[in-house]
Parts: sequence; C-alpha cells; structure tokens
Amino acid sequence: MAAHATDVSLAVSTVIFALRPHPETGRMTVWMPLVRRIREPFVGKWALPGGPLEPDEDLAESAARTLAETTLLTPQYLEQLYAFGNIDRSPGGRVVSIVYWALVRSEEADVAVETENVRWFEADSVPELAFDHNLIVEYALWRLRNKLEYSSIAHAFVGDTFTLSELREVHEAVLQKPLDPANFRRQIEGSGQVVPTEHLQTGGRHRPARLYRYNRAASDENNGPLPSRSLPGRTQGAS
Amino acid sequence: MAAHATDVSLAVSTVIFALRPHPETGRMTVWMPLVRRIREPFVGKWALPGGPLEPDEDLAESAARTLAETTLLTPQYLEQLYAFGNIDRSPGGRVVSIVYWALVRSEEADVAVETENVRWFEADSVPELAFDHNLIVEYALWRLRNKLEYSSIAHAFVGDTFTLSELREVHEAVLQKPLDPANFRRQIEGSGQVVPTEHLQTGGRHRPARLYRYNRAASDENNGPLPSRSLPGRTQGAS
DNA sequence: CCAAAAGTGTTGGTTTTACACCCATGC
DNA sequence: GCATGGGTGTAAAACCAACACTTTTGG
Repeated sequence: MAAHATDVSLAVSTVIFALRPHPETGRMTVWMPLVRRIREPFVGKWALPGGPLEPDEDLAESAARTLAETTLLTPQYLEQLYAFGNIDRSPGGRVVSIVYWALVRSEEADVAVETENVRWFEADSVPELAFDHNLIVEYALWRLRNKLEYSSIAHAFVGDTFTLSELREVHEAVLQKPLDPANFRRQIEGSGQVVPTEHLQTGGRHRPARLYRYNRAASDENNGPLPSRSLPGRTQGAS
Repeated sequence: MAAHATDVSLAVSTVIFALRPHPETGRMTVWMPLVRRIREPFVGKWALPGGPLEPDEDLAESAARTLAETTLLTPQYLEQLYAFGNIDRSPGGRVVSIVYWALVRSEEADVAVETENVRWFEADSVPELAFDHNLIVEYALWRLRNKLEYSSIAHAFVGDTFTLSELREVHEAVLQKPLDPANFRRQIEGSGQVVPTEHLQTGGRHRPARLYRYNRAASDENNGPLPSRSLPGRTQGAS
C-alpha cells in the first residue's frame, strides 16, 4: 500500500479573537467571528471558520486563507493551537482538524461586516457550536489569557504605535480585571518588549501620552526554536 | 467533491525522552530512542518513531502504539507537541505529522533494548535526522525544559514515590545545572504538587530521606481545559 | 568518630503590590 | 481653576538565592 493511505480527512480551522466594546456595558471584551454551517453535519449551527487543507499550501497559509475568505480579516498574529483528532468528533467521517488562533486589531474587526452567515460573539458566551468547537474555543481562550501574561501578544491588538494606556486596556479586557497603571507601566517598560518613540499623543483632556513601538527583537527570544510565526499576508521582517 | 478530499497523508510521530547516565561522565542527561528508516525517503537515516494514523484510533493512541511497537516502552506522560505540515518537508509526497512527546521512567528506559534499527541518543547531540526531525527534536527539548519549570512533569521520570533528591536530580539533568537542595525543597514543598508519605528511604550512608508522592489534584489546575492528558494504555476516555 | 546527604534557619537582595503624589493638557 | 489621565516615588510585603548550620544515618 502506498504512503498516501489514509481514510482521514484533514482540515484547518481558526479561532479569531478581537477586542470590541460590549454593546451594553461599553467595556472592552474579547469577541470572535463564527460562521454558520450551510451543510450537514450541524447545518445551521455556528462553527469556526475553516476548511480542508489544500495540497499546495502550508498549514498557516490555509488558516489565513479560510480566515480571509469568510471574514475578510487579516490577522496580526497567527499561531497553531492544537490538533484535534478524536475518532468521534465529526459524525459521518473521520476528520482531524489542525486549529490555529489569530488576533486581529480592533479597528480591523469593524471591517468584518456581519452577514447572514457570519456573526461576532462574545468569546466567553458563545452558543452551542458544531463539532467539538466549544472545547476548542475554551482552550483557545485559555491559551490567550495564559500567553498574554508571559509574552507580548497584546501588541497584536493595537496599532503600530500605541500608548501604554491602550496596551493596558488590552490586558484588562483579556484578563477581565483592572490593572494598576503605575505598575503596569514599569512592568512593560522593564520587559524591553516595547520601545518609546519621539511622539506624544495629544488630544485627550489631560497630559499627552508617549507613544511606544513594539520591539520585535526582544520578544522573539522566548518563542522557541520554531521558525518564527510570521504572517503570510505581509512581508514581515522588512524593518 | 466529497468531504474526504485530500491528497495529504497524515502521520503521528513521537519524541521520547528518558534520563540515563552518560556513559563517560556518569552524569544524568536526556536521551531519546530513534529508529532507523528502512525505506525511502531517507533510507538508513535515523528518525522519530511514528507512522500513519489508523482510522480507528485517536491521535494519542496512535502515538502510544507506534511508540510501543518500535521501542517496547510505555510512557508515563504523553502530550501533543505540534503539527508539522510544511509543503516540502517530505520529498515525494505531502505529509502532515502530528508530533507527540513522551516521558518514560529511567528504569523503563533500560527495558528498551537497542537493536540494529533502534538506538538511544543523547538528546542534545543527535545526528542528522530524516525529514525535519532535527527541528522537531529541538522544539521538543525546548518544550521539555520550559515546561519543567512551571509544571510538574518531572514526576513522570521518577517512581510512584520518590525522595526530593531524586526529583532534584531530574531537574538538574533536564536543566543541565545544579540546584540548591534547600531552596529546591522549599520550592517543591510550597507548590503543593507533592505530598509527603509516612515512609523514609533508608540505605544510604546518611540520614534517611522522606518519600513523597505526586499530588495529581493540585497539578491538574494549570493544564487548561483540554481533556486531561492521561495515558491511552489505561482506561481513560473509554466512557 | 567521620563522611555524606537530609533537612532547617538566616540574611541580604530583588521583585511585587498598593497607594500617595506631582505633571501637563483641554475646557 | 479643575478634572482627567500621564507619569514618578516609595514603603511594606512577598519572594528568591546563597550559604551556614544542625540532624541522622552507614561505615
């Protein structure tokens, strides 16, 4: 028998996170777009965007593609989450899903219009989803909250330059708890993951805030030996 | 096109770690068994044990099976590492490998006899391997060293009961640096991941050491929402 | 008694946390 | 001026690393 022997189909899906103000409380919280299934199994149920892996694309490319196709978003951060492959996770056929998780900037999230088959949900209270996607979402959220505390993924939610308040707002939204501005500042500044720019942000009715820029070099150190998580969409690394 | 459409074959491989005394220095270091490839591509090169995913087994089951088939080992710990799926990682056919990493007790490692096609290597200096397996090994080692510091995987290397010296020896071997016995003791005891037994270990020409037992309950808390990483060999998951 | 590892104590330094306080701006 | 966040200072608490010292065994 040939090396290709497998009755298992392979799919790539993505959990997409963005921050948006809660429609009622106005507080920033974590949201994610889901797509409605238009075929069996689980017709009509909400599910993670994804699809079968094409033979000519890498895993991350596949994630970025299906993500863009369904939601028009281009993620700022994209990393593999986990491969889910339990025998019975998909009624009617063995499917192994390699799941990625992505972070998109808040402004971008607004671009992703809602349609009949695409809708944003608050990550902490998604409805009952297709397949084992509830478990996947839960795990992705756990990873997000976890990783926020020991790496610098928070930058993926903000612009190229940002104030420390903006960055703190991201942390507070994800971790769901207020942080001391003074201590947060020292913690971030001391970590070297951020570098101050010349510019200040005026306009608020208060003292202007210094703008910072993400320091890629310093952050790469903790990411392990895997060929750096760069984005398929843009050049990256081009200064 | 049917849901099964895929030209990509799916394999499961495992990086197996065990601690063994270095033949020259005598110091404990990290070792791993590799298998020799007996067919193209990369005939004759060393590679991670693994094989195609069978349709009727879960991913972890597959890892445990191929691991047992090739090395006769049953791991104490088994966790998914990463899915490798670059287009060109396997000459002559697209293969996505879902890689697990496993820890086996030192005594067990001795069971795994060396044959013509199975040999133990020091993890830090493996030869040039087939496919992208050098990268995989490097990543697995990184994860091992990383995870040792914030979780309680060290227990997988020792017996059901153990002295704190034995546990410290594990840490020192993996981290490759000596640890202060006094501070190590406090750190472990304070973490709650270990619970003292009634028994002492006599026999050394020194004061007997208290035996401890692993405290599963306390450790599970940090492992995220994924259905606990327990071993396929024993019950679990049957439900 | 001695060697060696088990286990406890102590101390100085760093890191975290909580909160007081001054600074610069828009209105 | 005053309200509002930006940004600095600081002291108590918690944590950590280094190392002295006491305990209990085998020889």
